[in-house]
Amino acid sequence: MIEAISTRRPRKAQVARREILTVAARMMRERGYAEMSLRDLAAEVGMKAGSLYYHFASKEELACEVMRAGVEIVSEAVTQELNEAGDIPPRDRLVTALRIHLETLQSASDFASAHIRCYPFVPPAVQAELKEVRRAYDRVWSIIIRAYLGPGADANRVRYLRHVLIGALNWSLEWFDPERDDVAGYVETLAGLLPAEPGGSA
Amino acid sequence: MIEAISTRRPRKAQVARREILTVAARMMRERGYAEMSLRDLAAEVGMKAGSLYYHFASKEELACEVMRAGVEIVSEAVTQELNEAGDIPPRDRLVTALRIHLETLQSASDFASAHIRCYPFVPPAVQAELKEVRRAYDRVWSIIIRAYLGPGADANRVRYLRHVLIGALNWSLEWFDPERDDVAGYVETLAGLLPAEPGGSA
DNA sequence: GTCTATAGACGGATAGAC
DNA sequence: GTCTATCCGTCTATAGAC
Repeated sequence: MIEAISTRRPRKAQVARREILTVAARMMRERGYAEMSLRDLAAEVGMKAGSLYYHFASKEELACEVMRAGVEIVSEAVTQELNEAGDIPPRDRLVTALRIHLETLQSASDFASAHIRCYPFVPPAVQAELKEVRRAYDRVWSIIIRAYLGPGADANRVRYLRHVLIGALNWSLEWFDPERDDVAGYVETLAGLLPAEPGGSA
Repeated sequence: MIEAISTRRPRKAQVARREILTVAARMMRERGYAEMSLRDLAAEVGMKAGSLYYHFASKEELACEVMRAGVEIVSEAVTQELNEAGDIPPRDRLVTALRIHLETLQSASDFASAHIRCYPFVPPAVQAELKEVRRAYDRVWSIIIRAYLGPGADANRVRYLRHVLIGALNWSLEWFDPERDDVAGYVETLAGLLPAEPGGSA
Protein backbone atom coordinates (compact mmCIF):
# COMPACT_ATOMS: atom_id res chain seq x y z
CA MET A 1 0.00 0.00 0.00
CA ILE A 2 2.58 2.46 1.10
CA GLU A 3 4.75 1.44 -1.81
CA ALA A 4 1.87 1.85 -4.23
CA ILE A 5 1.31 5.39 -3.07
CA SER A 6 4.94 6.39 -3.08
CA THR A 7 5.35 4.77 -6.49
CA ARG A 8 2.41 6.66 -7.88
CA ARG A 9 3.43 10.01 -6.54
CA PRO A 10 6.11 10.89 -9.07
CA ARG A 11 4.12 9.51 -11.98
CA LYS A 12 2.43 12.75 -12.94
CA ALA A 13 5.74 14.52 -12.78
CA GLN A 14 7.34 11.94 -15.03
CA VAL A 15 4.62 12.27 -17.62
CA ALA A 16 4.89 16.04 -17.67
CA ARG A 17 8.65 15.79 -17.81
CA ARG A 18 8.54 13.53 -20.81
CA GLU A 19 6.14 15.79 -22.62
CA ILE A 20 8.33 18.81 -21.96
CA LEU A 21 11.32 16.95 -23.37
CA THR A 22 9.37 15.87 -26.45
CA VAL A 23 8.22 19.37 -27.29
CA ALA A 24 11.64 20.80 -26.48
CA ALA A 25 13.27 18.37 -28.88
CA ARG A 26 11.05 19.48 -31.71
CA MET A 27 11.58 23.16 -30.96
CA MET A 28 15.34 22.78 -30.71
CA ARG A 29 15.41 20.92 -34.00
CA GLU A 30 13.36 23.56 -35.74
CA ARG A 31 14.55 26.78 -34.13
CA GLY A 32 17.82 26.06 -32.39
CA TYR A 33 18.82 26.35 -28.76
CA ALA A 34 18.88 30.11 -28.34
CA GLU A 35 15.70 30.58 -30.35
CA MET A 36 13.75 28.17 -28.21
CA SER A 37 12.09 30.32 -25.58
CA LEU A 38 10.87 28.69 -22.40
CA ARG A 39 7.68 30.71 -22.65
CA ASP A 40 6.84 29.19 -26.03
CA LEU A 41 7.89 25.76 -24.89
CA ALA A 42 5.70 25.94 -21.79
CA ALA A 43 2.77 27.24 -23.84
CA GLU A 44 2.92 24.28 -26.20
CA VAL A 45 3.05 21.88 -23.28
CA GLY A 46 0.12 23.69 -21.71
CA MET A 47 1.77 25.34 -18.75
CA LYS A 48 3.51 28.55 -17.74
CA ALA A 49 7.22 29.22 -18.10
CA GLY A 50 7.90 29.24 -14.37
CA SER A 51 6.42 25.77 -13.95
CA LEU A 52 9.17 24.27 -16.05
CA TYR A 53 11.56 24.89 -13.21
CA TYR A 54 9.79 22.31 -11.11
CA HIS A 55 11.05 19.72 -13.60
CA PHE A 56 14.37 21.20 -14.70
CA ALA A 57 16.94 23.30 -12.93
CA SER A 58 17.74 25.40 -15.98
CA LYS A 59 17.38 25.68 -19.71
CA GLU A 60 20.83 24.19 -20.06
CA GLU A 61 19.87 21.08 -18.10
CA LEU A 62 16.76 20.69 -20.23
CA ALA A 63 18.72 20.98 -23.45
CA CYS A 64 21.27 18.56 -22.13
CA GLU A 65 18.67 15.88 -21.49
CA VAL A 66 17.13 16.35 -24.91
CA MET A 67 20.48 15.99 -26.62
CA ARG A 68 21.64 13.06 -24.51
CA ALA A 69 18.44 11.22 -25.39
CA GLY A 70 19.19 12.02 -29.03
CA VAL A 71 22.44 10.06 -29.07
CA GLU A 72 21.08 7.24 -26.94
CA ILE A 73 18.05 6.66 -29.14
CA VAL A 74 20.16 6.28 -32.26
CA SER A 75 22.90 4.35 -30.53
CA GLU A 76 20.48 1.84 -29.02
CA ALA A 77 18.61 1.41 -32.28
CA VAL A 78 21.84 0.57 -34.09
CA THR A 79 23.29 -1.76 -31.48
CA GLN A 80 20.01 -3.58 -30.99
CA GLU A 81 19.58 -4.19 -34.71
CA LEU A 82 23.13 -5.48 -34.96
CA ASN A 83 22.55 -7.82 -32.05
CA GLU A 84 19.44 -9.20 -33.68
CA ALA A 85 21.23 -9.59 -37.00
CA GLY A 86 23.55 -12.09 -35.37
CA ASP A 87 26.62 -13.28 -37.21
CA ILE A 88 26.69 -11.53 -40.55
CA PRO A 89 29.64 -10.34 -42.69
CA PRO A 90 31.34 -7.13 -41.54
CA ARG A 91 30.25 -5.24 -44.63
CA ASP A 92 26.62 -6.18 -44.04
CA ARG A 93 26.95 -5.02 -40.45
CA LEU A 94 28.25 -1.69 -41.68
CA VAL A 95 25.47 -1.21 -44.21
CA THR A 96 22.90 -2.20 -41.59
CA ALA A 97 24.31 0.39 -39.21
CA LEU A 98 24.08 3.03 -41.95
CA ARG A 99 20.45 2.14 -42.59
CA ILE A 100 19.35 2.16 -38.95
CA HIS A 101 21.16 5.40 -38.14
CA LEU A 102 19.48 7.11 -41.08
CA GLU A 103 16.08 5.56 -40.43
CA THR A 104 16.11 6.63 -36.81
CA LEU A 105 17.25 10.10 -37.71
CA GLN A 106 14.53 10.57 -40.29
CA SER A 107 11.54 8.80 -38.84
CA ALA A 108 11.90 8.62 -35.13
CA SER A 109 13.75 11.32 -33.54
CA ASP A 110 13.56 15.04 -33.11
CA PHE A 111 15.94 14.33 -30.24
CA ALA A 112 18.75 13.19 -32.48
CA SER A 113 18.16 15.97 -34.97
CA ALA A 114 18.17 18.52 -32.18
CA HIS A 115 21.48 17.15 -30.96
CA ILE A 116 23.13 17.25 -34.35
CA ARG A 117 21.92 20.69 -35.30
CA CYS A 118 22.32 22.42 -31.96
CA TYR A 119 25.55 20.96 -30.65
CA PRO A 120 27.87 23.57 -32.18
CA PHE A 121 26.00 26.45 -30.56
CA VAL A 122 25.04 25.05 -27.20
CA PRO A 123 26.84 26.45 -24.11
CA PRO A 124 30.25 24.88 -23.44
CA ALA A 125 28.97 23.34 -20.20
CA VAL A 126 26.37 21.40 -22.16
CA GLN A 127 28.94 20.29 -24.74
CA ALA A 128 31.16 19.02 -21.95
CA GLU A 129 28.29 17.14 -20.37
CA LEU A 130 27.60 15.38 -23.68
CA LYS A 131 31.18 14.51 -24.47
CA GLU A 132 31.02 11.04 -22.98
CA VAL A 133 27.87 9.77 -24.75
CA ARG A 134 29.19 11.11 -28.00
CA ARG A 135 32.47 9.28 -27.59
CA ALA A 136 30.61 6.12 -26.73
CA TYR A 137 28.64 6.27 -29.96
CA ASP A 138 31.82 7.01 -31.89
CA ARG A 139 33.32 3.84 -30.47
CA VAL A 140 30.37 1.81 -31.74
CA TRP A 141 31.13 3.00 -35.24
CA SER A 142 34.87 2.59 -34.96
CA ILE A 143 34.39 -1.06 -34.10
CA ILE A 144 32.03 -1.65 -37.00
CA ILE A 145 34.33 0.07 -39.45
CA ARG A 146 37.48 -1.61 -38.20
CA ALA A 147 35.82 -4.97 -38.71
CA TYR A 148 34.96 -3.96 -42.27
CA LEU A 149 38.40 -2.65 -43.17
CA GLY A 150 40.17 -5.61 -41.64
CA PRO A 151 42.28 -6.15 -38.52
CA GLY A 152 45.33 -4.31 -39.80
CA ALA A 153 43.50 -1.11 -40.70
CA ASP A 154 45.21 2.14 -39.91
CA ALA A 155 43.50 3.98 -37.04
CA ASN A 156 43.33 7.19 -39.00
CA ARG A 157 41.76 5.46 -41.95
CA VAL A 158 39.08 4.11 -39.63
CA ARG A 159 38.48 7.54 -38.19
CA TYR A 160 38.29 9.27 -41.57
CA LEU A 161 35.91 6.69 -42.99
CA ARG A 162 33.75 7.11 -39.90
CA HIS A 163 33.63 10.86 -40.48
CA VAL A 164 32.74 10.37 -44.14
CA LEU A 165 29.85 8.05 -43.35
CA ILE A 166 28.47 9.88 -40.33
CA GLY A 167 28.78 13.13 -42.24
CA ALA A 168 26.90 11.72 -45.21
CA LEU A 169 24.15 10.47 -42.89
CA ASN A 170 23.80 13.48 -40.61
CA TRP A 171 23.87 15.92 -43.49
CA SER A 172 20.57 14.36 -44.59
CA LEU A 173 18.94 16.67 -42.05
CA GLU A 174 19.63 19.48 -44.50
CA TRP A 175 17.98 18.01 -47.57
CA PHE A 176 16.08 14.78 -46.94
CA ASP A 177 12.42 15.10 -47.84
CA PRO A 178 10.35 12.06 -46.83
CA GLU A 179 7.92 12.80 -49.63
CA ARG A 180 10.57 12.57 -52.30
CA ASP A 181 13.50 10.64 -50.86
CA ASP A 182 13.67 7.18 -49.43
CA VAL A 183 16.10 5.82 -46.90
CA ALA A 184 16.73 2.65 -48.88
CA GLY A 185 17.77 4.55 -51.99
CA TYR A 186 20.24 6.76 -50.19
CA VAL A 187 21.73 3.85 -48.26
CA GLU A 188 22.11 2.03 -51.56
CA THR A 189 24.12 4.92 -52.98
CA LEU A 190 26.26 4.95 -49.86
CA ALA A 191 26.73 1.18 -49.91
CA GLY A 192 27.72 1.39 -53.57
CA LEU A 193 30.81 3.29 -52.44
CA LEU A 194 31.89 0.50 -50.11
CA PRO A 195 33.70 -2.27 -51.99
CA ALA A 196 33.30 -5.87 -50.90
CA GLU A 197 37.06 -6.06 -50.43
CA PRO A 198 38.26 -2.73 -49.03
CA GLY A 199 41.86 -3.13 -50.12
CA GLY A 200 44.62 -0.54 -50.37
CA SER A 201 45.71 1.86 -47.69
CA ALA A 202 43.91 4.88 -49.03
CA MET B 1 37.97 66.16 -60.08
CA ILE B 2 34.36 65.82 -59.21
CA GLU B 3 34.54 62.19 -60.12
CA ALA B 4 37.61 61.68 -57.95
CA ILE B 5 35.86 63.12 -54.95
CA SER B 6 32.69 61.20 -55.45
CA THR B 7 34.70 58.02 -55.99
CA ARG B 8 36.64 58.55 -52.79
CA ARG B 9 33.65 59.30 -50.68
CA PRO B 10 32.35 55.78 -50.18
CA ARG B 11 35.80 54.29 -49.60
CA LYS B 12 35.82 54.57 -45.82
CA ALA B 13 32.36 53.10 -45.70
CA GLN B 14 33.45 50.14 -47.80
CA VAL B 15 36.39 49.40 -45.51
CA ALA B 16 34.24 49.54 -42.42
CA ARG B 17 31.61 47.45 -44.10
CA ARG B 18 34.10 44.75 -44.96
CA GLU B 19 35.44 44.65 -41.43
CA ILE B 20 31.96 44.33 -40.00
CA LEU B 21 31.28 41.43 -42.33
CA THR B 22 34.54 39.73 -41.41
CA VAL B 23 33.92 39.91 -37.69
CA ALA B 24 30.29 38.95 -38.14
CA ALA B 25 31.31 35.85 -40.08
CA ARG B 26 33.55 34.68 -37.26
CA MET B 27 30.92 35.37 -34.61
CA MET B 28 28.21 33.59 -36.57
CA ARG B 29 30.46 30.60 -37.07
CA GLU B 30 31.34 30.40 -33.40
CA ARG B 31 28.11 31.42 -31.70
CA GLY B 32 25.33 31.14 -34.23
CA TYR B 33 22.96 33.74 -35.61
CA ALA B 34 20.76 34.38 -32.59
CA GLU B 35 23.70 34.37 -30.19
CA MET B 36 25.56 37.03 -32.16
CA SER B 37 24.59 40.33 -30.55
CA LEU B 38 25.05 43.51 -32.50
CA ARG B 39 26.49 45.15 -29.41
CA ASP B 40 29.28 42.58 -29.19
CA LEU B 41 29.84 42.70 -32.92
CA ALA B 42 30.13 46.48 -32.92
CA ALA B 43 32.48 46.38 -29.94
CA GLU B 44 34.89 44.04 -31.71
CA VAL B 45 34.86 46.25 -34.78
CA GLY B 46 35.46 49.29 -32.60
CA MET B 47 32.17 51.06 -32.89
CA LYS B 48 28.79 51.32 -31.21
CA ALA B 49 25.79 49.17 -32.03
CA GLY B 50 23.76 51.95 -33.55
CA SER B 51 26.52 52.76 -36.02
CA LEU B 52 26.09 49.41 -37.71
CA TYR B 53 22.81 50.64 -39.11
CA TYR B 54 24.63 53.10 -41.30
CA HIS B 55 26.05 50.10 -43.16
CA PHE B 56 23.23 47.58 -42.88
CA ALA B 57 19.48 47.93 -42.73
CA SER B 58 19.04 45.11 -40.26
CA LYS B 59 20.67 42.14 -38.59
CA GLU B 60 19.02 39.92 -41.16
CA GLU B 61 20.57 41.80 -44.05
CA LEU B 62 23.97 41.59 -42.41
CA ALA B 63 23.65 37.85 -41.89
CA CYS B 64 22.46 37.47 -45.43
CA GLU B 65 25.54 39.13 -46.87
CA VAL B 66 27.86 37.05 -44.71
CA MET B 67 26.20 33.84 -45.81
CA ARG B 68 26.02 34.77 -49.46
CA ALA B 69 29.73 35.54 -49.44
CA GLY B 70 30.22 32.13 -47.86
CA VAL B 71 28.84 30.23 -50.83
CA GLU B 72 30.43 32.51 -53.37
CA ILE B 73 33.92 32.16 -51.92
CA VAL B 74 33.80 28.38 -52.06
CA SER B 75 32.04 28.29 -55.40
CA GLU B 76 34.53 30.60 -57.05
CA ALA B 77 37.51 28.76 -55.58
CA VAL B 78 36.24 25.48 -57.01
CA THR B 79 35.30 26.76 -60.45
CA GLN B 80 38.51 28.73 -60.82
CA GLU B 81 40.65 25.73 -59.93
CA LEU B 82 38.75 23.59 -62.40
CA ASN B 83 39.22 26.16 -65.12
CA GLU B 84 42.95 26.26 -64.47
CA ALA B 85 43.14 22.47 -64.44
CA GLY B 86 42.01 22.46 -68.05
CA ASP B 87 41.09 19.21 -69.72
CA ILE B 88 41.49 16.46 -67.15
CA PRO B 89 39.51 13.22 -66.66
CA PRO B 90 36.09 13.58 -64.99
CA ARG B 91 37.18 11.67 -61.91
CA ASP B 92 40.16 13.98 -61.43
CA ARG B 93 37.87 16.96 -61.75
CA LEU B 94 35.67 15.52 -59.03
CA VAL B 95 38.55 14.84 -56.66
CA THR B 96 39.92 18.32 -57.32
CA ALA B 97 36.57 19.83 -56.47
CA LEU B 98 36.48 17.84 -53.23
CA ARG B 99 39.92 19.10 -52.30
CA ILE B 100 39.27 22.76 -53.03
CA HIS B 101 35.90 22.80 -51.28
CA LEU B 102 37.46 21.31 -48.17
CA GLU B 103 40.57 23.48 -48.32
CA THR B 104 38.53 26.64 -48.62
CA LEU B 105 36.23 25.57 -45.82
CA GLN B 106 39.10 24.82 -43.47
CA SER B 107 41.67 27.46 -44.24
CA ALA B 108 39.99 30.44 -45.72
CA SER B 109 36.53 31.02 -44.72
CA ASP B 110 34.56 31.83 -41.63
CA PHE B 111 31.97 32.96 -44.15
CA ALA B 112 31.36 29.50 -45.54
CA SER B 113 31.37 27.93 -42.10
CA ALA B 114 28.91 30.52 -40.87
CA HIS B 115 26.65 29.72 -43.79
CA ILE B 116 26.72 25.98 -43.27
CA ARG B 117 26.22 26.10 -39.53
CA CYS B 118 23.67 28.89 -39.33
CA TYR B 119 21.47 28.19 -42.32
CA PRO B 120 19.00 25.89 -40.55
CA PHE B 121 18.25 28.47 -37.87
CA VAL B 122 18.34 31.72 -39.77
CA PRO B 123 15.00 33.54 -40.34
CA PRO B 124 12.97 32.22 -43.29
CA ALA B 125 13.41 35.50 -45.15
CA VAL B 126 17.18 35.03 -45.09
CA GLN B 127 16.88 31.43 -46.23
CA ALA B 128 14.72 32.52 -49.13
CA GLU B 129 17.23 35.20 -50.09
CA LEU B 130 20.00 32.59 -50.21
CA LYS B 131 18.07 30.00 -52.14
CA GLU B 132 19.40 31.06 -55.52
CA VAL B 133 23.14 31.08 -54.73
CA ARG B 134 22.77 27.73 -53.04
CA ARG B 135 21.09 26.24 -56.07
CA ALA B 136 23.77 27.66 -58.30
CA TYR B 137 26.50 25.94 -56.31
CA ASP B 138 24.50 22.72 -56.31
CA ARG B 139 24.43 22.89 -60.10
CA VAL B 140 28.21 23.17 -60.21
CA TRP B 141 28.46 19.90 -58.35
CA SER B 142 25.74 18.19 -60.31
CA ILE B 143 27.64 18.86 -63.51
CA ILE B 144 30.91 17.55 -62.10
CA ILE B 145 29.28 14.42 -60.74
CA ARG B 146 27.26 13.71 -63.88
CA ALA B 147 30.45 13.86 -65.89
CA TYR B 148 32.03 11.36 -63.52
CA LEU B 149 29.11 8.92 -63.49
CA GLY B 150 28.68 9.06 -67.24
CA PRO B 151 26.12 10.57 -69.59
CA GLY B 152 23.38 8.05 -68.83
CA ALA B 153 23.47 8.50 -65.08
CA ASP B 154 20.17 8.58 -63.25
CA ALA B 155 19.35 12.05 -61.95
CA ASN B 156 18.61 10.73 -58.50
CA ARG B 157 21.90 8.90 -58.34
CA VAL B 158 23.68 12.15 -59.18
CA ARG B 159 21.76 13.96 -56.50
CA TYR B 160 22.41 11.32 -53.83
CA LEU B 161 26.10 11.14 -54.59
CA ARG B 162 26.25 14.91 -54.37
CA HIS B 163 24.65 14.80 -50.94
CA VAL B 164 27.06 12.09 -49.80
CA LEU B 165 30.11 14.07 -50.85
CA ILE B 166 28.98 17.50 -49.72
CA GLY B 167 27.85 15.99 -46.45
CA ALA B 168 31.19 14.32 -45.90
CA LEU B 169 32.96 17.62 -46.61
CA ASN B 170 30.74 19.99 -44.67
CA TRP B 171 30.60 17.70 -41.66
CA SER B 172 34.31 18.34 -41.28
CA LEU B 173 33.33 21.54 -39.50
CA GLU B 174 32.36 19.32 -36.58
CA TRP B 175 35.60 17.44 -36.13
CA PHE B 176 38.44 18.71 -38.32
CA ASP B 177 41.41 19.85 -36.26
CA PRO B 178 44.14 21.51 -38.35
CA GLU B 179 46.71 20.45 -35.78
CA ARG B 180 45.91 16.79 -36.19
CA ASP B 181 44.14 16.36 -39.50
CA ASP B 182 45.20 17.20 -43.00
CA VAL B 183 43.06 17.98 -45.99
CA ALA B 184 45.03 15.69 -48.29
CA GLY B 185 44.53 12.66 -46.08
CA TYR B 186 40.80 13.10 -45.79
CA VAL B 187 40.40 13.73 -49.51
CA GLU B 188 42.40 10.57 -50.12
CA THR B 189 39.97 8.57 -47.99
CA LEU B 190 37.08 10.12 -49.87
CA ALA B 191 38.67 9.53 -53.26
CA GLY B 192 39.30 5.91 -52.29
CA LEU B 193 35.54 5.43 -52.29
CA LEU B 194 35.22 6.64 -55.88
CA PRO B 195 36.03 3.87 -58.35
CA ALA B 196 37.76 4.69 -61.62
CA GLU B 197 34.84 3.14 -63.44
CA PRO B 198 31.65 4.00 -61.58
CA GLY B 199 29.56 1.13 -62.97
CA GLY B 200 26.25 -0.27 -61.78
CA SER B 201 23.10 1.63 -61.12
CA ALA B 202 23.42 1.67 -57.34
C1' DG C 1 2.69 20.65 -9.53
C1' DT C 2 1.21 24.74 -11.36
C1' DC C 3 0.10 29.43 -10.92
C1' DT C 4 0.98 34.81 -10.79
C1' DA C 5 4.05 38.35 -10.65
C1' DT C 6 8.22 40.23 -11.28
C1' DA C 7 13.16 40.90 -10.99
C1' DG C 8 17.09 41.91 -13.74
C1' DA C 9 19.56 41.64 -17.85
C1' DC C 10 19.94 42.01 -22.71
C1' DG C 11 18.09 42.08 -27.39
C1' DG C 12 17.32 44.92 -32.10
C1' DA C 13 16.26 49.14 -33.71
C1' DT C 14 15.60 54.42 -34.09
C1' DA C 15 16.34 59.67 -33.56
C1' DG C 16 19.04 63.30 -33.58
C1' DA C 17 23.53 65.62 -32.19
C1' DC C 18 28.09 66.16 -33.99
C1' DG D 1 30.21 57.96 -40.38
C1' DT D 2 29.92 57.53 -35.68
C1' DC D 3 28.11 58.82 -31.31
C1' DT D 4 24.68 59.10 -27.25
C1' DA D 5 20.47 58.09 -25.52
C1' DT D 6 16.60 55.52 -25.39
C1' DC D 7 12.29 52.89 -26.66
C1' DC D 8 10.25 48.67 -26.19
C1' DG D 9 10.24 43.98 -26.40
C1' DT D 10 11.85 39.38 -24.78
C1' DC D 11 14.55 36.47 -22.21
C1' DT D 12 15.82 33.21 -18.04
C1' DA D 13 15.05 32.65 -13.53
C1' DT D 14 13.04 33.29 -8.81
C1' DA D 15 9.55 33.95 -4.89
C1' DG D 16 5.62 32.88 -2.89
C1' DA D 17 0.47 31.89 -3.20
C1' DC D 18 -2.58 28.06 -3.96
